[in-house]
Amino acid sequence: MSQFDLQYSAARRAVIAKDFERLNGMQRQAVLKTEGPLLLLAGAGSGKTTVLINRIINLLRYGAGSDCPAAPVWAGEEELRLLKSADAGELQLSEEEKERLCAVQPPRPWEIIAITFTNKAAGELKSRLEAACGSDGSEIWACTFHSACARILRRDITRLGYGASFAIYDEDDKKRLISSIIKELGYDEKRIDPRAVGSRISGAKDALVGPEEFASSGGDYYHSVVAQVYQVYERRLLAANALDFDDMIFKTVQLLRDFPEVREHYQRRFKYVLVDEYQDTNHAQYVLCSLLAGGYGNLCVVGDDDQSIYKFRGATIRNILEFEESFPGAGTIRLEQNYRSTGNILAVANRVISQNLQRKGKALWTDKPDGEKVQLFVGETQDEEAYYIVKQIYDQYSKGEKLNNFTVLYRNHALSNNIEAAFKRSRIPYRIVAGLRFFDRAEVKDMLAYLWVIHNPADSVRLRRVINQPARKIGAKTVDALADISEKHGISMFQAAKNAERHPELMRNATALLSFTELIESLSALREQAPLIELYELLLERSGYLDMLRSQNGEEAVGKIENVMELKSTISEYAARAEAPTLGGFLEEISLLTDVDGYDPEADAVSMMTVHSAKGLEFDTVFICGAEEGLFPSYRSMENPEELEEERRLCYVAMTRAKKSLHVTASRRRMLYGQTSYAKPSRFIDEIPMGNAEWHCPAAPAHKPKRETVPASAKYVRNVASGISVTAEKPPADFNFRPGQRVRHQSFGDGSVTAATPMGGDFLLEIRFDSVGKKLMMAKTAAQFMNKI
DNA sequence: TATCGTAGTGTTTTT
DNA sequence: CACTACGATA
Repeated sequence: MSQFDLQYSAARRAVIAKDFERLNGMQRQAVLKTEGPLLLLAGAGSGKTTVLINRIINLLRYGAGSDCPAAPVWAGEEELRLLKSADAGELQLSEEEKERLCAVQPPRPWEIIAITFTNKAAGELKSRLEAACGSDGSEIWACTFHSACARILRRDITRLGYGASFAIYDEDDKKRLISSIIKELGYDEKRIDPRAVGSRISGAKDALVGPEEFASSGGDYYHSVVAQVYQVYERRLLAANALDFDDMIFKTVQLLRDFPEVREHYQRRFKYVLVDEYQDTNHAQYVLCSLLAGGYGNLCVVGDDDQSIYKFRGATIRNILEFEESFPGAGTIRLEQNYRSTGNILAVANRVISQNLQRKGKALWTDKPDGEKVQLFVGETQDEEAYYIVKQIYDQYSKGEKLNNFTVLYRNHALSNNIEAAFKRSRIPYRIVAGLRFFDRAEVKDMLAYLWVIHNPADSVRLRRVINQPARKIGAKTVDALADISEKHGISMFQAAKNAERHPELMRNATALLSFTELIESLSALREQAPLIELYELLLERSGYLDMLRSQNGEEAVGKIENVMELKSTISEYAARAEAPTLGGFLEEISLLTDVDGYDPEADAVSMMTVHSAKGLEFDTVFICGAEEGLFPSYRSMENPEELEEERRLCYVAMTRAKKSLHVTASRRRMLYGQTSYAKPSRFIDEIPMGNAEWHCPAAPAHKPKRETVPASAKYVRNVASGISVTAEKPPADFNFRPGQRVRHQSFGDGSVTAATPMGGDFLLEIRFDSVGKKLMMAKTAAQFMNKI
């Protein structure tokens, strides 16, 4: 008997069926064409996530089926009916017949993989699937490219000579490593920019070109320099047992391509492969998808060529444009009905994007009313522009509109400044998405680097970061000596430090080096027995890092302590959530984590972000500011028609974020980078059809809202997206600990508070525990694990 | 070895 | 303007 009858209650099935019925004809087709390659061209706001979810649910329930468009009878329905009757004894079936009927059985949840780009999208997919199909939902691989690769690599990467507990290097680690290699090879860092070299290497990896092939692919002097760096870079990564982000895809492809057992394992497993945001895939990701789907050939990709905005990161729109050639027999379904924006907004966006030549061509339509016209405004100065935005928001706000329905989008971060200033002056709560991320802060990175070294002492990049932080008298020349020895003897820098006494050049620092390696090793030994959180606390104390912060004064140091403590709550949150928490698991999770993941759409504030980070979001009212030649489109793209088309797509993405109201603003004069410059309004404004838009006359003097217009309690939050916000969720009622208070902690037992220092609306507590001694913790966090007694 | 001053630089950045 | 990265100093 088929699975799903046992697993799905009648009520749940009714809900699922109703969901399906709400879909339009095209969406239904997209859900039902389950077999073979399928390209789903899903325009902005066309409900593609809903389609993806319905598709998976449909698969789980009915499996492979007819391609019948808008079929009222779902695939497998007939087979199911027969099986049911047989089960009820109404019908006699031979074993053979039963088998044939059962062959139409749906795939198991773990035979489906849905790949996205962001953690946020993956998380959303996962939770919606779980809501719809319970435990089945959680067995589906709904993950990002990188987390899928991490899973595959952990299992089999030893075949490529790496250890299973490899580290993941972020952009910063990568840059450090490349800089040090450039220096080592004797090149002038001013002439050879590490970032440029890094992106050339990225490009090679995206194209699945290894160091040797890259070197032999010839070229000019610069190419040969990059080739040299690339070779050493690869060697260093291997020695440190580390992968960068590009490697995660590259190595997975290698694994699948070069090892038939591995390939077959996954090709047998994944009967259905779904890929979201396909327009943003690069060549390596394309190959990865085709390898994963290579068994059954059921590859469904969803994307919108008009929203491809990551070409500069290696994404190639060709993956979409040439999908039908790459996968013969592929079907294409267009989802062109837009459920998000009003008629005017859509008309404007359509017209602008229609100027692009490189596109599949598709016209979004809506049955929504035209709504208000798109508002255009050009101020004399940036302040005028900012106050236009402020006034618009203020007017709506006083009519009862909520602030989180507004967003201000700009092409680059530098533009946020004057808008931010205007919001501050007008007391409008705002938040800036992105900027400096929590995990990018120096002190947080330091602590993470320590954890990485504890996890994997061979990790030389992280080792360099912390070996003299706090100062341990291990200066640059000692570190260089370590690097030399490690290179010469083929051992890690950590090993070299351990053997300090054997190397004359290290003799003078042997004591310092040994005490460092002992610190790491003692902590590493501890990680087997002690909970993660305890390991972290010991690290804070024993490394002397916390003491170093404490000895500094000023607000900056307080903030640093807070951040280091915040990382602690991140760890405890992980430990509480994970089934089997490990140091490696934690590190992997956060290295694949980014800032937009922390974006909270509920908070009542106007959000501000770059157009890039707005992808996938929607708002009632959108302001696109800085619409000037040289800014948007950016001056760097203006000579190159292809790059200009990418700018236009960016503009399209920005416009299609708006549901009800869209404003495009510019300024004739602008103070940027300390200089005043003049620019014409963007060509994208010229491309807007005036039948759907109107100019806003800047004649009236800029209006300043009164001070008391917005609740005084509203806070200005910069960098709200500061990683995982666990503590913000539930500050416990009672965190008001005083010195002398007896407390009982979940893991440290009983103790007394010896000091409580106020710190940013919280307290830094010093507690002397009866059994484990003195600990420092932030009160709000601690209160979750601790009671007064 | 740490700190201070200055010279240089300045799209976008899912992981 | 604001930030970083490096070199000259104590």
